[in-house]
Amino acid sequence: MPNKITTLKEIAQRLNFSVSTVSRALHNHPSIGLRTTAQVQKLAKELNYEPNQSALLFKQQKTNTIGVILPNLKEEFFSEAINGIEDVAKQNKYSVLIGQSHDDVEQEKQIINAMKNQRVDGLVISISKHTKNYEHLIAVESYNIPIVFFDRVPELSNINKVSSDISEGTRQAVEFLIQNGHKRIGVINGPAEMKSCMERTNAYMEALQKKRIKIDLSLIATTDLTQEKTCQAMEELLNLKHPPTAILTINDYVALDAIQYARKAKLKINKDICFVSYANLPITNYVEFPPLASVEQFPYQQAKKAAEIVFELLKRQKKTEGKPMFKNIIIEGKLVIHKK
Amino acid sequence: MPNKITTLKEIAQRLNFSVSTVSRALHNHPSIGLRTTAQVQKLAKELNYEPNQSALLFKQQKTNTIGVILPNLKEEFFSEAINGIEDVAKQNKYSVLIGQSHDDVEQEKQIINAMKNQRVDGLVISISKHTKNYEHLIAVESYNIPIVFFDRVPELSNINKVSSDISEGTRQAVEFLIQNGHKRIGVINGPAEMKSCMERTNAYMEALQKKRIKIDLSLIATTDLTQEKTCQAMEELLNLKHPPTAILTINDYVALDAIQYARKAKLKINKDICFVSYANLPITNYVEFPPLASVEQFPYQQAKKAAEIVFELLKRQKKTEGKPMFKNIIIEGKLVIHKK
DNA sequence: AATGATAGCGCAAACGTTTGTCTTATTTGT
DNA sequence: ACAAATAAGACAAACGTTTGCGCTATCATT
Repeated sequence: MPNKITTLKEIAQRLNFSVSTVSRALHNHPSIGLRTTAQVQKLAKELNYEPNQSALLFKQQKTNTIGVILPNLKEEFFSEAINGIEDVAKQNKYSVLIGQSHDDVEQEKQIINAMKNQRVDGLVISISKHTKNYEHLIAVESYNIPIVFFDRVPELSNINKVSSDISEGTRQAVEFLIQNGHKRIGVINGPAEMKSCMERTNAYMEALQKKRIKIDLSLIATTDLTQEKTCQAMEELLNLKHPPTAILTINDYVALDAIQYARKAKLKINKDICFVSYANLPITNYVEFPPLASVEQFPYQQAKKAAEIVFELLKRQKKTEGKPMFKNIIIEGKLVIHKK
Repeated sequence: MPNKITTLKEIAQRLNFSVSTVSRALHNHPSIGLRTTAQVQKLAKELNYEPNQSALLFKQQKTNTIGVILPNLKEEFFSEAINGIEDVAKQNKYSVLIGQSHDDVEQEKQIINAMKNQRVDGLVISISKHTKNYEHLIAVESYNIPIVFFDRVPELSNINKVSSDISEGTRQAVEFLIQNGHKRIGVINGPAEMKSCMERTNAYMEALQKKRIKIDLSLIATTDLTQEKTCQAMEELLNLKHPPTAILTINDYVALDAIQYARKAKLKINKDICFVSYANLPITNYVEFPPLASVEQFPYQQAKKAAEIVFELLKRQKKTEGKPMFKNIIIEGKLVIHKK
């Protein structure tokens, strides 16, 4: 039963019309008679006609596909992001082609090249951790393929990007803790090179100053995200003369490690010591002592916005509007207090 | 700097050859002179020529793309599976188009239809939880698009599928627990409709019989995977006259819910009660009391095998070999004991 | 009755590539 | 020197669709 795929020609032959008439009839073109249109549409339905996408794409010189390149689908942040992109794509009747760089610059280059050859109409990218050189990225743009970065974005000004700013969320977190009576608030931050870590430290200090609480630099520890370093940071903090009663941790994984350490030190979570973290992974729903609150970074929204910008750029290039557009959208992280 | 994309025509015009000569030269066709070939290849390189994929695909009537439809990328099981498929696809110079059904039959139909219209060359599918009717799936095959199911597979014989059998893993799990001194082993299973749940129950009972342990049906509870039902199941089990000292849970999420419940009931995990679960998600590395062991179901291998079968089918259909092929690969789940 | 408008449809080109066939010029064999 | 063989490249068709243009018949207007 190898069902033959119906083409316009097939329909045209059966009804003794020309291919162009059939095509127009299917599009309800006014210059085709009603009877003809009806006939064509009826037969098309019977034969289950569907336009051959490759033919269409070929003719229109576009693929109706946007490419997405991100480090790793396994991180919930990114698989959630995909959903944002897919939703926008679906609205625009586009498909999404996904590539994972696995944080490897070489793979990233390969994927980008493959996507260029596939002629994706646009790209949404979260660059790999180690990408410092952006030439292979910019190269794509010169082929008229708009490219929008999200979350992990290059430090360039003449590009379109969507990223998050955790300053406001951090402020909210500190104020939340102060309102709950905490005066000594610790931080387990990541490496200072990361932009977000700078933001965290600065916002933390500003928030304290605003509330007239003296800043104690010994309350700021760092980790490289490994469990070992996190425990070390906890050790430092807990061994202080006046240890903190609350701690901000760079992300949920670190939070969980830290919480575990605190429990081993016989501290009662949410009583002797509280935790507030970043990212708000669903994983925290599954642990006994999740952080009190998280600064959410909205992967869905970030990615969605990035995809929307891609489509905006696509519409612009159709109109050949002259002036280039460089959007730099910042999505503010917000504190989400976990319901007990 | 709108870099124009190079075509064969462009090269032909510049060198004053015909398009066909250029095409052949690039393919090192013997009937093209060496000088000409060299000239063409040189210019092609300079102009950064890359064949227009859509034109190729259109001409060849194939897309070099396989579609993957699965319930949800957020589940690590599936994002891991994607990697298996991508690796095989990459080897065969294919792209992967991903669609998520979100366990919704309607969306599944839409995606399948879209992929058919996109003319994907083959499909790898893990069907949605609620898919009972397989017509929309089989329909695709009649368009000569090979389709291979994995993990969640229809109960049909004339299809290609890769799934896992957890019987052996379950047996191993039960024996492992018995060796560790457990005699009353409970089960929190999923809905009985699911094939894997049947397998679990049967293997569980067989393993007990083999070890001459009497089967007590009250030790088998069920959940619909929600936290609420899981807690209910735990309540039943713990309220038994002789409650279990170990419990098999259908998956890691359920395990974590169950463990949490047990802790609230003041039970010492791994002392008063042990847990063994299925799937072995990385999430369990981040909780204080993970299950003792998991039955691993190898998403990467399952998906990889499924993709390989797709390509085998594609090769067959090129040779128009007559007899159809129906592979039913079963990958055995294995017990993985978590290192403390 | 002659002219113009209009409705309804067909023709053909175009997108980029591959490939079977045809053409031309050169070389080979005798 | 002439036929035959070969080498090197051109021509054209095809894949399915859309779309500008052209054609014909019908109808309305004067």
